[in-house]
Amino acid sequence: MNYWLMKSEPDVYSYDTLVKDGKGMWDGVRNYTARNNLKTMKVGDLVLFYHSNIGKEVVGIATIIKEHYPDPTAESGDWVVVDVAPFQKLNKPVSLQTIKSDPMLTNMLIIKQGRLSVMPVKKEEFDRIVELGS
DNA sequence: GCCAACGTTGGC
DNA sequence: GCCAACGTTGGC
Repeated sequence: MNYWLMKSEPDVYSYDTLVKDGKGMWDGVRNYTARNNLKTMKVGDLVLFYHSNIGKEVVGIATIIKEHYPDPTAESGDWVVVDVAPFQKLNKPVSLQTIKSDPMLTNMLIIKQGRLSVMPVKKEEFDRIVELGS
């Protein structure tokens, strides 16, 4: 079981939209590091769903329901998508500011590598976010 | 709207 | 293969 964090701008695709739809295809990734992370994901992995730009907070948890397959929105190149479903909405969102100020979370890639949209998260970090959001 | 960070592109 | 220029992301 692995843990991840994925970013989405909520006015493009929010966690609530994912809940409403029941499931979603995570398309549009055009970064090699993020793509390689998508390829590593397994069914059942848990994902922190982060709202970038608007909100700047982790709002819920999603789970992988289908492993990587070719991105139908890519005109060329080796790009992939995964399918995700909502798993658990956080009672209270965990803001970027909270993450930055929590001693247990200061090594998270979301702080160190601000532009990466799909990144691995350690189990301790995942558990800590869930704790802060409950 | 600005700008820092950083990934990508292209000339050499 | 190096590196300068450029483009994009995302926080502020």
